[in-house]
Amino acid sequence: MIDQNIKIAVDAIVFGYEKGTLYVLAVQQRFGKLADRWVLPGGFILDDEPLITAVERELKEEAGITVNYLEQLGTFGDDVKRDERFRVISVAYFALVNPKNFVLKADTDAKDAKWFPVAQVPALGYDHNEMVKLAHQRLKSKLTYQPIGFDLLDHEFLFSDLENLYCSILERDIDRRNFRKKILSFGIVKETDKVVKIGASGRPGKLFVFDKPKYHQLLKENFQFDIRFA
Amino acid sequence: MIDQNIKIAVDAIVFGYEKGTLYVLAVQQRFGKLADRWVLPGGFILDDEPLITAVERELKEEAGITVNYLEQLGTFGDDVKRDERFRVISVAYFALVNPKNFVLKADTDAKDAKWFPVAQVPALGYDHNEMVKLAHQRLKSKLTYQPIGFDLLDHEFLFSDLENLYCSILERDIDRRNFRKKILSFGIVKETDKVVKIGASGRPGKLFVFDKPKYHQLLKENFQFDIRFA
DNA sequence: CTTAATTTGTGTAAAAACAACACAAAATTA
DNA sequence: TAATTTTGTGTTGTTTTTACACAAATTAAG
Repeated sequence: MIDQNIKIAVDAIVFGYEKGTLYVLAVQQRFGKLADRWVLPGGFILDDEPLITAVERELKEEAGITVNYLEQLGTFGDDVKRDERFRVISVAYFALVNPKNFVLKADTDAKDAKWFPVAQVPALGYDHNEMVKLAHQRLKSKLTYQPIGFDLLDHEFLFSDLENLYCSILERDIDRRNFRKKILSFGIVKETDKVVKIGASGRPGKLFVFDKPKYHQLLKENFQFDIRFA
Repeated sequence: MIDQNIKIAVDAIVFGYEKGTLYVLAVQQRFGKLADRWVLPGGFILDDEPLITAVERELKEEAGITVNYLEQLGTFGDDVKRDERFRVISVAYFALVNPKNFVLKADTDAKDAKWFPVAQVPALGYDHNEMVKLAHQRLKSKLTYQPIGFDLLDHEFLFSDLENLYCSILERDIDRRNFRKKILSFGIVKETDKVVKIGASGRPGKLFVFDKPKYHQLLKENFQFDIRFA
């Protein structure tokens, strides 16, 4: 009766941000038809394993990382030629991580794991460049209506870090005063009393933290995070 | 090596709108464990068939309809118990249709096909109520930032039709003057010179059409459709 | 130790968008 | 011919957004 010869995989587009540059994680395949090729971390799911668990497992195995944010991006099913023996349908997940928190280590299946600046991602195997492109768009649009930027930063950050993150990912200029005013008006970013100088010179700045519980509380009261400015 | 016992299906959440009510399409299963149960239209995909083609085929087969709008909603993969013989992962699609354009007819696999008001969808088989819920949220939010409402209406419509559609789907009051002003300011809705009276009484209204080419042209110039008002 | 350079931090005013609101016109029904 | 229903239209006050510049705290260089 039902005679499908299709296998299911998951793949992850993991973004990391550091000093004004957005990176994507790729791994170098150790085995198979595409040995030595760079691809997104991912792999086949187990029969009794939830999709999201499969992604987390693969990220752990192939790169040694745990993500801050993870959501389903979409399913890419028409990659009929991925493997000669069967069609592969892949469920892609979109993830955010703070690269500082991890040392990449290629473990089981992967020969190597590496951060590529999004602007310089090489030709990946399968349809993975397409996934990266879609994920990149998702990141850009989501940044404007969900406070996910914090998942790319340190727990404590300078306001300028946040501002630069928005500037560089959205690729536009932001008015510092208006940006700060708007973010602070939401009340989901708290000022700590720590003051630090991070760069070489210049006036030291206060550290801020994202108040996640407050955000979730506001959500219940119909709060809408929204950053769209000139 | 890869020994998966999983099958892939697609399911569709098809919305239709008529006279202030939003409907979802369900079909009654003819065979299998859930014979006679209402479920979303859908089914297993063929080995060499793109996902979206599978959805279109199933909609044709099970209900005799062709949709106006179709996009991937998400993949529901943890429904391990759907079938006893294997796990089923289902890729759900979100679709819009104008119910007037079709007479529902249950063809191949389905015993019956029927529109249910979203507020009165019965307990469906599998995890289909969850899919409907997610699709409903998607419809509501998408209505505010993409001009998809037109896919639920006739080609030519009264302004009041459009307004009522927004009112009833978003479940809030809309100021007629502000709504009209805003929509017309986009320049994507053209007035025809036809005038009709549709209801029993009242002043006849002009018919309007959605100018899709104009919309796509504006998109290239960075236009942002956006309806968020009190 | 003084000056230049760098980065943080802050307020105001003009412009644009949004919200609130009421009545006349064209038709049907009683 | 009066009552009812539905379409169609502008203005004003309020809120939000944009544009914009200079002082304060530090480091680096002379």
